[in-house]
Amino acid sequence: MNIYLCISDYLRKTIVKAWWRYFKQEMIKKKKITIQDIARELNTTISTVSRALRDHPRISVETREKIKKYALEHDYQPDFRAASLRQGSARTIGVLVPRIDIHFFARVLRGIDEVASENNYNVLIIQSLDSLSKEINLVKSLVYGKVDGLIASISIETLDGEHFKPLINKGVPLVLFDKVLEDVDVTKVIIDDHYGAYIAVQHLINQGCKRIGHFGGPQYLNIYKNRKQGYLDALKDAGLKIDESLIFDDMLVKENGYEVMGKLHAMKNPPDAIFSSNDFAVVGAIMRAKELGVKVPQDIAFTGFANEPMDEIVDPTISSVEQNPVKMGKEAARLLIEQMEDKKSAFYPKTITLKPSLVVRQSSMKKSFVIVS
Amino acid sequence: MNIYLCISDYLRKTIVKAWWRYFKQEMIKKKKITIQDIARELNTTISTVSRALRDHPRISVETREKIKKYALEHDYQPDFRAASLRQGSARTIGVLVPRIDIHFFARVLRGIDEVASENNYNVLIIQSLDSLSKEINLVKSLVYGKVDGLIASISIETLDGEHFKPLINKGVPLVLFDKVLEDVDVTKVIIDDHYGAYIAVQHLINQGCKRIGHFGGPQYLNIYKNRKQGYLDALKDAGLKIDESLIFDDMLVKENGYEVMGKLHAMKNPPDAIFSSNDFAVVGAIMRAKELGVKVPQDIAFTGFANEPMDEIVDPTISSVEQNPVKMGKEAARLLIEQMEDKKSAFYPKTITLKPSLVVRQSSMKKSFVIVS
DNA sequence: CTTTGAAGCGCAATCGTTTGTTCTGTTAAT
DNA sequence: ATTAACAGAACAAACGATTGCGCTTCAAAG
Repeated sequence: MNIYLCISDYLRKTIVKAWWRYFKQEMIKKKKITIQDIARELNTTISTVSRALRDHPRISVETREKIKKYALEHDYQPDFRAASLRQGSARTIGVLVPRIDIHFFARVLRGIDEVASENNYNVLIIQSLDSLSKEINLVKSLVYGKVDGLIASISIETLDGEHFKPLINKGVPLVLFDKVLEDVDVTKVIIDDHYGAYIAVQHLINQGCKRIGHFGGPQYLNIYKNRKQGYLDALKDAGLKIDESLIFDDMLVKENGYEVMGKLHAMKNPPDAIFSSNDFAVVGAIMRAKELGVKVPQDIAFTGFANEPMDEIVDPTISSVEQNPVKMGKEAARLLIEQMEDKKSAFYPKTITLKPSLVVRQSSMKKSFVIVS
Repeated sequence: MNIYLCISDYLRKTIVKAWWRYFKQEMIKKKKITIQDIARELNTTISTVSRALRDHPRISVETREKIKKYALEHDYQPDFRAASLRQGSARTIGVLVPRIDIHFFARVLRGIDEVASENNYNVLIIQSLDSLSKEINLVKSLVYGKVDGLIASISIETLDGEHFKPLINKGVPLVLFDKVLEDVDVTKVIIDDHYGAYIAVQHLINQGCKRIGHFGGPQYLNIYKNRKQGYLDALKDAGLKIDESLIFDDMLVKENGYEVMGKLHAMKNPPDAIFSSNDFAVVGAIMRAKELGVKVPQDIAFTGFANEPMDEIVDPTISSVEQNPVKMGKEAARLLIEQMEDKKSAFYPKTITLKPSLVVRQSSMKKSFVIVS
């Protein structure tokens, strides 16, 4: 019995020892390699290794090559945190958007990405999912190490810019785009919503429409307010009278359009065109129009806003205002980078306004062969 | 003249001095505040401050409160890099996707985001834009400091997983989803494409279709190969014979569907249904069908794959296979987190397969009131 | 009166880099 | 022969946090 125990004990110890040795080896193999490891292995110091890897001229070519070779063979990558902590810059720009699956934002991100890559910046994408509290938390956690600057489009819930104030005070470069806030004094990139709406309505007028209605968005958001104003001004300038009963706010989704189209059809004097501040309401309205036997664009023409991809997929295809989001992204990134690299000197916030353009499709083509843009 | 100069010189100096003082103050105000600043200001040490902010029990409540109050008032936020460098973990999971504006990926990201938030992880989103070289660079730069683990769907250009090998060797947790690689031995989350195709085709058969064609994708990608196989097996199991002339590969965009629909219509024995591996080709085909006076679904029924948002916007609405991307994201995040927190123990890669489901809409509803799912 | 213990806080090492400065040789100039 | 100049490499101090350990102080226990 005793002997058995001894053997078993001995075996156990041996096994444990062997396993431990194996485990340790595995761990060492799996451990991330640092410049210290390289220095130790090559009998030199970390400063030499660091300099060699960054092609410092004071390190001889042979030492450089030797170190680089070792680093390559062992898949060395510098630790981002350590480097950026020391250097004081992470070469990263953060982008905060409500949601990435909205086509507009995805394209803005493309623009940002392009300019950032050109300038050797990384892009960190964050979505607020249109929740203010999430936005606040993200803004807080993003800065202080993660990014050197922020490009943001505020969520639909956001009414003031209090949570941006600390950034501004701390001198973190900030650029707002699309939905912006009046009360934060930073660089902004916006599109001329008024102009976009104006040309869209002008186009409808040119197509011969006389009673033009409007699907608007929440009026506390500037973009929708401005679009509505553009609509009103276009009517006024054309000498058309404004009929309040043809104006509907908060028409953000398909269902709204579907429902209101029913109401319009029931009117004794229905509109012959609708300018909508977004494309989804148009889709719903057209759907209902088809059901009711109302012809688009013959009986009622539509022009939307945003130029969503579906606009050329649905039947009839939908005319819409193109916002040039890629350009917007590029512009925002360019301004942010300019601001980041100019940090020491005084920086004056500016506002860039981009002109949208009109894409004419079937939903508004009453007169064929007449193209307005 | 001399006097003038003197005065001007004096003035200049005074102004410069005042400006400099102001500038310095501004800079100090704008400087990011650190734990050391707090310690100095409150006559204590950084360790106490650090502990107080993290609610360490060994710090008295009053000290804690005092420090927290000061921190709050001065918008203190810990430097992410320093903290994570010291702690060895960034509590961040990286997500690499081909493109974020593809609805499927956007929804996967939603799932990931949700699980990550629940577990106090940040999410870092990166898109490869379907470029292999960009993917390789991103993978390299992401790891080593920025993220503790990676969830990735490879780009369409990616044929092997060489660039993932270093991560695996270094013990970085990795989960692949959607498009995966056979040659990398890691945890994977995929959907059962074969099953999805099978039930889609089965549904068409139940609707009374006898000659069912197929729009496929590039056959070197597993997802498309498997979908095609599911189609073939469903036909075989139903005793229907396979007609190679009804099978088209590389049908990824609208235009492909538009063109092929023309060919189909010109056949003397055209198909009465199409199972497509994606929804865009269906949209194009339906467009052409309308032009040719072919009725959908009466003359030809369609079932797509991916359940794109446009499926319920177009007319007729399109039946499609739903891949449950949100669930996929959640699963992937869950597995990754499990792997990250279990790092010390041995971890065995596993593959999770999710079952897709069929969403039946107008494009395949030959018999009304018969619902198959 | 000494010992024990715990509460409350400070000291200093550490994470992995970068980078200004210093040290050691070697060679050229005085 | 002495110095200056220089390349090449090492030393060491940051960057801003976290954290094991050690030092006080004071009260209760022995």
